[in-house]
Amino acid sequence: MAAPATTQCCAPIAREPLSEVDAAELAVLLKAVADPVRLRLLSMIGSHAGGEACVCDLTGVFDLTAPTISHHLKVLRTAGLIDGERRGTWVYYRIIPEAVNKLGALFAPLAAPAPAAGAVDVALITV
Amino acid sequence: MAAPATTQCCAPIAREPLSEVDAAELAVLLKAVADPVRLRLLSMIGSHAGGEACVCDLTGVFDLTAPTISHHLKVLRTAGLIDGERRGTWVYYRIIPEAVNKLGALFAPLAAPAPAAGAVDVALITV
DNA sequence: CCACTGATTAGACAAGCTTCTATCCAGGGA
DNA sequence: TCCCTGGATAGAAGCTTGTCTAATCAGTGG
Repeated sequence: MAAPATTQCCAPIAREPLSEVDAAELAVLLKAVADPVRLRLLSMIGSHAGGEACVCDLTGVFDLTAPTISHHLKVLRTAGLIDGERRGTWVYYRIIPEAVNKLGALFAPLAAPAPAAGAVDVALITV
Repeated sequence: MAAPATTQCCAPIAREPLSEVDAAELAVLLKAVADPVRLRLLSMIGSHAGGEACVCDLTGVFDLTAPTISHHLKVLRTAGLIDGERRGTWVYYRIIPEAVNKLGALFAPLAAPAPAAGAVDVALITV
């Protein structure tokens, strides 16, 4: 954080070279979201009322079988982007904001200058 | 920009469901960066002095052959994340900031409240 | 004109990913 | 208890991706 802003692009990823291990860890996270279906699933879960969505709300939207949706949800969960919980007959998923923030911090034009609530620490990008 | 902050996660991806076409386009961009080698290439290009890097500076860093590096650079270029230019014997690549900003806008905790220079329009995420 | 260096293209192959069908586990109600 | 529904797991088929070797293109200099 020593060097002041230069004239080049200001996203963290373009400020200093990523280490080999950091790149590997971030790639795992990015691979999880680098799919149209999973991108929409993530988006639907996050924007659903209450911040959580039942699997039964998700399966009908796609032209895909239930096991396929289940597979994609597992990929997102394994990557640490969402978390699931069974309540009675149904299973509900919700976003884990910290994981999404890691990606935001990587590509953001600048670390969020927001004052307090939900401020993203630049240290996040070092995972 | 109308809706005020709600109580749920504030990243654009978690505010409203992504359309099928938007998800497909963003997935192309994300697939391009969802690889450890390409992530490091992007980072090295962006952080290099002058905002551009010669291919000859990149090939030596990895335990990969030149054609493989060339392949990864082509993937990044095809996705619109970098642009290359030949000057004499060497080829130089530089980051296209707008493309990186699209990703930042997707996952950022909030649209960059930065005043002028390089401000990211939320409209970018609708691509 | 020829040779040399930097970089890309072409083609091949192994590994991984997405999707399916078939099967199994967990809860709720008659 | 038995069955029915919501959801996950297992295994296989087909396509995509990452990497290599071999060959080609672009400039520079003798």
